[in-house]
Amino acid sequence: MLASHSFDTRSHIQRGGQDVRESRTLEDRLTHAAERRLEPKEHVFCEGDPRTHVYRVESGVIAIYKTLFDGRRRIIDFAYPGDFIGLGVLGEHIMSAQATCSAKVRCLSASALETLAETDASLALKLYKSVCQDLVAARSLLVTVGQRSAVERMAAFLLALHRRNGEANDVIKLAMRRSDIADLLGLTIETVSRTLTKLREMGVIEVEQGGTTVTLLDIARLADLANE
Amino acid sequence: MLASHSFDTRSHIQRGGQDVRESRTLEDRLTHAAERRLEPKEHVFCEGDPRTHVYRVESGVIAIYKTLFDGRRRIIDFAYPGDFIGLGVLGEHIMSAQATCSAKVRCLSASALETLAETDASLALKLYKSVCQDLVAARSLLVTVGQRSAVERMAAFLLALHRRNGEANDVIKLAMRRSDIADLLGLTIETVSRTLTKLREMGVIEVEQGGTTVTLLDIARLADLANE
DNA sequence: CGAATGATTGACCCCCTTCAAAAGCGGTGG
DNA sequence: CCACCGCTTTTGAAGGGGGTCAATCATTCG
Repeated sequence: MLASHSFDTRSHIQRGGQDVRESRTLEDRLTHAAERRLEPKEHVFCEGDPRTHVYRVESGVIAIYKTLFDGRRRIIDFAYPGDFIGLGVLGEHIMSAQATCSAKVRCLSASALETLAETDASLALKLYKSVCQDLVAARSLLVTVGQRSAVERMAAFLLALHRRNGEANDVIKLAMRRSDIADLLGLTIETVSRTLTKLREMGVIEVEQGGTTVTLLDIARLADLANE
Repeated sequence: MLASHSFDTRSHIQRGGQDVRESRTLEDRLTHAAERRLEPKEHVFCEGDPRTHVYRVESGVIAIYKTLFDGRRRIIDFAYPGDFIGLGVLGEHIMSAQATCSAKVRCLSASALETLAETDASLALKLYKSVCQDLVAARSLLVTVGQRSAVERMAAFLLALHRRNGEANDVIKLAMRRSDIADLLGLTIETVSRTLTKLREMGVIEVEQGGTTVTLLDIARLADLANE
C-alpha cells in the first residue's frame, strides 16, 4: 500500500474490558458515519479547507496531492479502501484529496476523534501507528522518486501495487489515469506511457483493456529493474 | 525544519495531576539518559538494526537515509537538535541514521517509552503529533524533489533551513557536505555546486567560508524561484 | 610540505521533457 | 447503426537540463 494504514479495529474488539467499549465507539462512529459518494476528479477536501473531518476510504482510490504555484500537481500518496485520510495536527488541510475514479468515503468528526484520543491511550496509539505507516509510505515514495530513472520508478510503483494486492494476484487494475501516475512518480504522461510500452516490449508486463489493466509476467525481473 | 518535531515537554509539565508525574518520567529519562557523542559520518543506527532505542538530537545534524541496492544513498530527512529519531512501529530500523558533522544524541529505551505510552494517552498523543510533523516534513520534501528543477529544489532547501532558523537570521550554516545535500535533493554533488554558483551569480545568495556558510540576500526572489 | 578530502568548473552525452500529431475509447444524438 | 466529439493514451521528433567523467582548486591535517 502506498497510503494511510487502516486501524485494525477488529483485533481491538477481540480484547477485553474497557478497550472494547472504546473501540466500539470508534467502530460505531464509522458504521453510523455519513457515507459520501464521489465522482472521478471530485474532491474530498482541498488544501486550506478547515480540517473538520477525517475520512475512511470505502471504495475507489483517492489521490492526496499538493498544487504548486505554477499549477503543477504533485501527488503524495494514493489512499485505498480501509485507509484513513485527513489525519493531522493542524486546523487546516495542507493537502488536497481527490477521487481518481468513482469512490466512497465515510466521514468522521475530527474533533470528536481527537477528544476521544485524549483520554483513550489505546486509540491515541492507533492514531500514532497509523501515521507511522503513512510516514513509511511517504519515505518509501521519497526513495522511489528521488534520483531514479523512469523504469525504476515505474517498476517500483507496479510492485507497490502488487504488494498491496496481497501478492496473490498478478493482474493489477489501475484505477487511475496516466496523469495521476505521472504526478505521483514525478514524470510526464508521455514518459509513463513510453515506459509501460518499454516494459511490455521487454516481456515483463502485459497491458490490456485500454491500458487500465496490467499483468505482471516476470516479478523477479521487475524487482531487479526497481533496484530496491 | 525538515525533521522530526520535538516533543513539547515543558508545556506538559505545566499541567496538573497525573500528567505531571508521567511527563516528569519522560523528562527525567531524557536528562538522565546516556549521552552519546558522534564523529562526522558515524552512525547512530543502521537499517536492519533492532530498534532498541529512540534518540533525541542534542547538537549537530543527523541524516536519515536509505541505501539502494546499487549503493546510492537516498537521504530522507535531516534531524536537528530537539528532534527525535528512531520512532516507529516495527522492531527493526528501516532507515539508517548518520551524523553529518560532530553531534550528540541522548538515548532512550524504545520499549520503555512505548510501554509508558500504552497507559498515558497524553504521551501517546505527543508521539502521534511528533510523527505527524515528520509526515508533513516527508511530504513536503516529496513536493520538493518530485518533478522540480535543480534551482527550485535548492531554493526550497535553503528556505526550509531559513524557516528552521526562526527566519531571524539570514546567515545559514550548512553543517553538512555537498554530497548530503545532493542525496537529499536527488541531485549530484556537481549540480548542487553549480546551482549554488548560479544563485550566487544571480545575487540571491552569498557563499562564504569554503562553501559552508550561505547568506540569503533576497528571500523574496528565492521564494519565487522555489515556486511554492 | 604532501596527502587526503571536498568543492568547483568544464565538456560531452543521454534521458526525459516538450511540442505535436495520430489513434483508441466511450458516450451522445441524429 | 454510425458519425461525431471529447478525453485519454500512444507514438514521434527535437531540444534541454542534469548526469557522468575528468581536471583544477581549496582546505585540513599529519
